Order: sequence, then C-alpha cells, then structure tokens
Amino acid sequence: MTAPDPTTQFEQIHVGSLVDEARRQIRHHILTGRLRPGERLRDSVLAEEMGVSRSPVREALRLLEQAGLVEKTNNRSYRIPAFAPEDVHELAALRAADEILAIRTIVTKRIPLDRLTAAIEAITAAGSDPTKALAADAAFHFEVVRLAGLPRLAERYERLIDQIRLVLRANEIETWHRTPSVAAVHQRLLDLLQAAAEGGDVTELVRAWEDHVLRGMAAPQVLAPI
Amino acid sequence: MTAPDPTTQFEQIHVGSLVDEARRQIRHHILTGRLRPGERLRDSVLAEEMGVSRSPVREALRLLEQAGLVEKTNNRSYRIPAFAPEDVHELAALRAADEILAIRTIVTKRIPLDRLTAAIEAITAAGSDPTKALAADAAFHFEVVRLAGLPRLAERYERLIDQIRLVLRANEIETWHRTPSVAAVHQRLLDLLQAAAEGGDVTELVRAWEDHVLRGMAAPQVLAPI
DNA sequence: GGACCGTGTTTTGTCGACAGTCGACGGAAT
DNA sequence: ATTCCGTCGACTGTCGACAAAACACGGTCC
Repeated sequence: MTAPDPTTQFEQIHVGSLVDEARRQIRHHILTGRLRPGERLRDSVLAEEMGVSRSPVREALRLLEQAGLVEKTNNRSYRIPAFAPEDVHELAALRAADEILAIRTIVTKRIPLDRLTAAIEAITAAGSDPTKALAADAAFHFEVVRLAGLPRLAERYERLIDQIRLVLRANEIETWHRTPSVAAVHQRLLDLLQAAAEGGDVTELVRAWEDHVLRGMAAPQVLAPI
Repeated sequence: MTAPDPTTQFEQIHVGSLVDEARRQIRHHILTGRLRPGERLRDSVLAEEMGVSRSPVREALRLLEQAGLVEKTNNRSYRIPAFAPEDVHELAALRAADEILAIRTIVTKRIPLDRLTAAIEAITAAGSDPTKALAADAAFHFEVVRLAGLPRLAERYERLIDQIRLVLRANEIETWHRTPSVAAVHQRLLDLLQAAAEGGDVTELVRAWEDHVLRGMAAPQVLAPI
C-alpha cells in the first residue's frame, strides 16, 4: 500500500509486454465508461491511438474477450457487450457462489481475519464519498476471496468483478446508495464470519452473506440493453 | 444432433480461424497426454508442425494460458503446468461450487429434468468400459450445468473441466474405479434433485451432491508434482 | 578452485505488408 | 418501382522478417 521512497530505494521496473499494457488500457477505458456498450473496437484505430502495432492490440482484445469485457460479432469486429437483466442476475449468482466458497474455506481452514478488520476500517474512513465507499466495499469482498488462499478462485473472481463493474456502469446502477451504513453491514458480516470460525453457525453465515450479495446487486431500475 | 443430408441440403461451411484450430489441436494434445506436464512449448516448433505462421499459435497459447492449460514461466516460454495436491482440492471445490449453483438454479426455476434421465441411460449403456463410462459421467454433470441456463456458468465450468482432466491425467488418477455402480449413484442424485424440485429438501440434495463431487475427486494416490 | 563477466545462440516480442472476407453502395433488368 | 447482382472500400487474418531479451557456455580474474 505504502509506496517506497524513490530516493532511498529503487522502484520495481515495470516489465510488461505491450500486450499487457494494451489490455490494461483498453480494460480501463471500458470500465471507466469511455468506451460504451455497443461500441465497435477496431484494432487498427486502437493500435494507432496507442502508438503500437496491431499485433499486441489483437492479442489484448482476444484476452479481453475471454474475460467477458468485449465480444466478437459474427466473426467480425469486436464490440463492448450489452447486457440483459438476466445477465445481471447470473453475475450476481456467480459472485455469491464464489464468495460463499471463500468464506466456507476460511472457516474450515481457520484462517485469521485480521486483514478484514482493516478493510472495514477503510470503509469507515471512506465516509460518505460514494466512489471511495464503493472501492472500499469491493476491496473488502475481494480481500475475503483472497484470504481463502485459492488462487484460481481469486483469479476468476477478479474477472467476475470486472464484468459486474461493466454491467453496473452500462445500466447506470448506483447500488449501495440505499444501504444506511456500509461499514455496519460489513461489520455484521465479519462478526458472523468470526462466530462461525469459532464453532458457530455456518448456515446462518452463508445465508446472510448470500443475501447481502444478491440484495446489493438486485437493481430495480435495470435498464433494457441497447 | 442429426446431420442434414448432404445430397439434398448443403452443409454449413466450417469457418474457423487458424487461432481456433491451433487452440483445438494444442488443447487436444494436452488433454490426451501427448504433451506432458513440465514440457516446454515453443511456438516456432508448434507453428512449423502445424504448417502455419507463429502468430496464430501465439494467440492460441495465450488463450490456453487463460484457460489454465499452459503457463508462462518468468516471461519466458510456455509450459504445461504441474499440479500440487492442493490444486486438486481447489479444483474440486470450484467444481462443487459451480454444480451446486447449477442444481439450486434448476430447483428454483423449476427446469424440467428430462435430459438428465437420458444422460443416465447413456451411463448405463456405457457399461464397464472405463473410457465410455467416464465420458458419460462427465456428460451427465455437464448437462446439469447447462440445464441451469446460465451461459457464463457453463463457460467457466467447461474451462474447469479441462483443468481437471489435465490434473487427473497428470497424476494418473483413475477415479470412478472404486464406485460400485456409476449409474446407480447418479440415479440417486437425480432422484434427490427431482424430489427437491417438487418441494423436497434442498439442503440434503446439496450435501449429497457436494459429497459426490468431492469424494469423486478425492484421490488418495495424488502424486507429487514434478 | 570458485565466482564473475563477456560473448554467442536460441527463443520470444513486435512490426509492416499482403491477401482474403464482409458490408455497403450503385446500377441494371424485370 | 423493386429486386438482384456487381463493384468498391474497409477491416481483419495471416505471414515473413527484424529486433530484443534470456539462457548457456567459456574465459578470466581473484
């Protein structure tokens, strides 16, 4: 979290291929909304804009296709996908399944929960700033998944979160607005998790957690896709 | 399923890129064991062997990396990954999570189960041929996942199965050998699923299903990785 | 004798160019 | 006037070549 002082310590030299860099940039523009659903992505345009050849851009697009952030229309060009309401429900269900696997693993393996209290403090510190609060909220959930120590789970969860961010942005859904106190809600989840880890009721924990995830993504005002 | 008569009706011309074809071939060789864990994959060699340029092979390898069938070692060449025992457990847990989400969705949406009875008949027809029985077994589980009607779930489940096939083959694990009757076991799962769909106990179904998946992949003789 | 540096070779990353394919526009025939 | 066909432009898929990075080996210095 804390960056090392460049004057006394050398920074890690960023060694990344142009493919990684292109993917990072395209992903960023998709998730921040500069590229909107339905929009076409021409590799020649992207390549010229980034000042590189088409090859790395093509490979980056293929990776993003696997990640679900772009889709290929009838063997032709790439597009930002448009989402239907049932897609939102599916993504919510997948997210809930992954997080529940994470918490069950945490309970079974008796993994210490210190990092989660820190994550909740970050939520509290975010206050009422919606952007910060959303980031801290997501960080808490991601920390739970990472804590389980299952690398493949963390990987696919990350991809899932990307898709969810895209679908929420595409439909201009502002979740977490209706929740009274984000910190309190997550503190309760953490309490349940801790109780379960100490021999408490796992079933209750799972039900509360699933309810939290599904409710948080149950958006009444989901817009119809383009 | 039934192919159209070529004499009266034209077939669909197979339109596939060289990337798809290369990925298909490499994946096939990995899953059938011609390429073994730890082995290096040089794109120039593969390209020459398939008679194409390096570009499509490179993109195919990148896709397979995302799928978890190959891995890249310190910015250098690709290799078939070697698996540790905990990897097997993780893959089993992920598979169980996905299948449980599928059956819960099936129960909730009241999806008809006709295709599953057909899948069980296929298992019965396979008899004692281990290869056929394993294929029919996998087909049953995959049919369950597809039946849930969640395309992203089916997609990631397919990737998961690929990894599991690789890890089982790498460790030369022959599961399903110890089970007395594959057909009977799955018939019981289907009965529980049907009972749950008609208002029965979902908890019992979930527990039995998870037990089946985890037990089927609990291999006592998991070999240490290379 | 051991560790370090320099060189050579192999392999990968990137580029520019060519060819094939798809969609759109315009013209001709009924 | 409408429909069909032919042509054109644009984009994508693939290729061969070049440049750069990484490993392996041998030599040298301490």
